[in-house]
Amino acid sequence: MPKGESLGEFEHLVLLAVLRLGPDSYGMRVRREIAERTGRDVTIGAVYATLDRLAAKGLVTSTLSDPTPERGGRAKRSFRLTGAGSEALNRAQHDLASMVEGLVIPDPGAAR
Amino acid sequence: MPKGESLGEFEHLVLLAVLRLGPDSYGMRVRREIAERTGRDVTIGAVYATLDRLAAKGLVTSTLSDPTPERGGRAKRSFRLTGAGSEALNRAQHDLASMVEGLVIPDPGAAR
DNA sequence: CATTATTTTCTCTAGCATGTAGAAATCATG
DNA sequence: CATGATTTCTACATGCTAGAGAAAATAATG
Repeated sequence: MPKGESLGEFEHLVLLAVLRLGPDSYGMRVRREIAERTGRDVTIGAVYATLDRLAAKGLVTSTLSDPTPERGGRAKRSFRLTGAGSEALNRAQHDLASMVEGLVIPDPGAAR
Repeated sequence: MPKGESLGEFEHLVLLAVLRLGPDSYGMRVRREIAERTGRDVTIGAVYATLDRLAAKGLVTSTLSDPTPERGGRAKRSFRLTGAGSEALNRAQHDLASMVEGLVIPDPGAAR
């Protein structure tokens, strides 16, 4: 009966990044994390749009931190997973795991 | 650099269902499989719309089978994963696994 | 046998949610 | 003032959802 209950695929990745990065999760950092781990060419606009939507759904909260003393070190907006965020993540992981359970995804490179 | 390369979240589930069901994968059956495994209330329209999109992207092919001799046993349109479909699945699984690797998703039910 | 019911499956369409892209604005330091 | 890191805005493309309705088969009935 999922109405607004289920995560989009990019939302899923972003939420995982926020969880992983902990206190160090802010837009640019999230972008880099996903780019490095998945090899995708993630645009910053996509990340913020998604973070905003997650915040609107109550799956993350954001707080403005103090500027850091480096070149271009302006204040960062850092994000944190909420309880509802964990729940959403758990559901998403569970749903996928249920569907994958016991499956072997064929390697299209192997002899057919 | 994923342009049309990445799977939506429901596309991911549907593709997994098609792989799992093999020769027995057609609309209603796919719907039931996802509903039972994930507990979601999947509508049939969503399934067909998604299967059509996957077909348009070349990730599945469809063939019309013969009617079966049961009440309401009209011809089914059955779907099959293509090589590109396997690749897409592998990518999706890999991307998620990379993001999840070593992570423990907190249980929001536990004492906070 | 002809007609109507029922069952299973598939098709269509419209509206909302998510994802993508790039340019511009902020706020810090050199 | 120049430069660097970050965030904001905005418009459009793609994916998701819902529900009603059309087909194609067998079953039931008079």
